[in-house]
Amino acid sequence: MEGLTINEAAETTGWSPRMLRYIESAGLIEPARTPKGYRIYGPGELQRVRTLRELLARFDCALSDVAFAKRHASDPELRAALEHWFEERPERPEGVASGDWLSWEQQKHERLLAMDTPPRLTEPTPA
Amino acid sequence: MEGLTINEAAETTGWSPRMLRYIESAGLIEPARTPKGYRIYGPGELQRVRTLRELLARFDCALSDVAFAKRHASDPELRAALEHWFEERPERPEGVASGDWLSWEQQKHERLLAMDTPPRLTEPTPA
DNA sequence: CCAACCTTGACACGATCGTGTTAAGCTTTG
DNA sequence: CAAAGCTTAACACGATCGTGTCAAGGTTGG
Repeated sequence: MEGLTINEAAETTGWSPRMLRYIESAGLIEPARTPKGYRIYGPGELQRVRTLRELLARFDCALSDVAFAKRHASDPELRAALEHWFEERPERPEGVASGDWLSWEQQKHERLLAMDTPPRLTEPTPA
Repeated sequence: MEGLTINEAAETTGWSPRMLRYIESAGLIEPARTPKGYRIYGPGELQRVRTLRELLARFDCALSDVAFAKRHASDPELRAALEHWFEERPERPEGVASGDWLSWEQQKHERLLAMDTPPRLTEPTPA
């Protein structure tokens, strides 16, 4: 015996077997498998599952939030895009007159984020 | 006139007025207000709202995900806890015998994460 | 071989998300 | 002042999340 089966793991972690499978399907833990496909929870998985429970409770967040945080942690593109979006000052820098604010700070992202969006065909808004 | 009203902003951004308010309620943008409480969308807000749309589409994620990412970005405790949880090796380090794996790597988090959880009163599991 | 356990898949159901719509009440403006 | 626009609050409704339960079938072990 190399670890706990799913029902045993459920017992010691407080999650239901159903939930352990669900958590796995969310990509948060991948227990090893026996040759025939039975899940085997080692001490590492057990610990992760327990702390996951505390994480959710302590910060009152959803399982899907943690799943997204994982994406965020492992996808540099996503991280960069989000970071960039957040650090956008919502204030206007004083220097803009009431007239030309339509074009202020416009192109900065139109290249950064929309690089792969199709060139808008509708609404060319010609002079 | 210092900026666009909510309906005008909706027109130029593609969101519905309803959605602009919802996005605001999610804490993602806070347009300025007139003395009487009317929302005023400046160029910064408009840009943020547009790029938000592209963000969601490009990475196929939910609004609540971005809201959580904001929490993640501004709450160091949350960030630390998540980071720590992720970098947990799921593998066992070879050296553990089949017998004592019950206590291996156990206390590391029990102090780190559970510092403020009440001492379990139920199930003392006495010998 | 039979009971106990595992696996995947599905149905169910309350809670929350994302969104539209509508009502009741101010504000702005022609 | 009346029409048009804004604000908050609420109801509604499909979609997804989190969770339990149950069915049909493979595996394990006395």
